[in-house]
Amino acid sequence: MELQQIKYFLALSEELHFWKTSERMFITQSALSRQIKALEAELGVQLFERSKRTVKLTEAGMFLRDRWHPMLDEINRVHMQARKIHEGASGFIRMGYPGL
Amino acid sequence: MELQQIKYFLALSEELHFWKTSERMFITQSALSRQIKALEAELGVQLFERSKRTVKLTEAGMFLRDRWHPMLDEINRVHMQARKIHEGASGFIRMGYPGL
DNA sequence: TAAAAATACTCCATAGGTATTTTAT
DNA sequence: ATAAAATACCTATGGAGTATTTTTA
Repeated sequence: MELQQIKYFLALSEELHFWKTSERMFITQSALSRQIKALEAELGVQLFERSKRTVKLTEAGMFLRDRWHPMLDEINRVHMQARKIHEGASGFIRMGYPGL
Repeated sequence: MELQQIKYFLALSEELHFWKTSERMFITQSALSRQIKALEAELGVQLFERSKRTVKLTEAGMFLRDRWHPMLDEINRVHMQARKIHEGASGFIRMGYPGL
C-alpha cells in the first residue's frame, strides 16, 4: 500500500469516474484502473462497485475515504512543519558562519 | 514520499545504525542508505546527522519520528477496520444466498 | 586498521503508456 | 453504436543487490 495509490483512490472516490480521474491525476485510465485494482488486492478490501457503466464506493470504500482523507492532509501539514524546522536549523548554522 | 520509506526511517530512528536497521528491514545497508537519502531529498529536510561513525536524528528528524509513528499505527488500525467491514459485507451477501 | 556509511554498477520488478477488448446502455 | 472499464503487451524508471570506496575513531 503506497501513498500514491491512496491519492489515486481519494481522487476516484470524488469523481467516481475512471477517465476523469485519470486526467486529473495525469495518468491514463488504464494505469489508474490497475492501481486501484492492486490496492484492493493488497488491502483485501473491495473499494468500488463497478457495474460497467457506473462506479460507486462500497461501504468499506466510504470508510477508507473518510479516514484517509484527513490523514493525507495531516501528512502534508507535518511535512511543512518539518521543513520549517529544517530551515530554521540550517538558517541558524548559516548565521554562525557569516560570510560563507 | 512513500510509506515504505517512512517505515525505513522509523526503524532507523530507533536503531540509529544503518547495518542493524537494514537487517531488521530485510534489505541491504546500501539500499537503506539510498532510500533514506531519497526521502531526505524529496522532503527537502535532513533527517539524520552522519558523522561517519555515528548516526543521530536532527531536530526535524525527531519531529517527524514523533508524528509519523502514530500515523502509521493509525493506518494499520484503519486497514484492519476496513477489512472487517469488507468481510461483514461479503458475509452478508453470502447469507443472502444460502447454499452457494 | 576496523567499523560503518556512501557510491558505482548492474539487474529486475513494476508503474505507466498504447492499443485493444469487453460490457452495459 | 457508444461510453466506460478492464486487459494484453511493451517500455522505462527506480528499487534492490554486490562489490568497492571513503572516512574517522
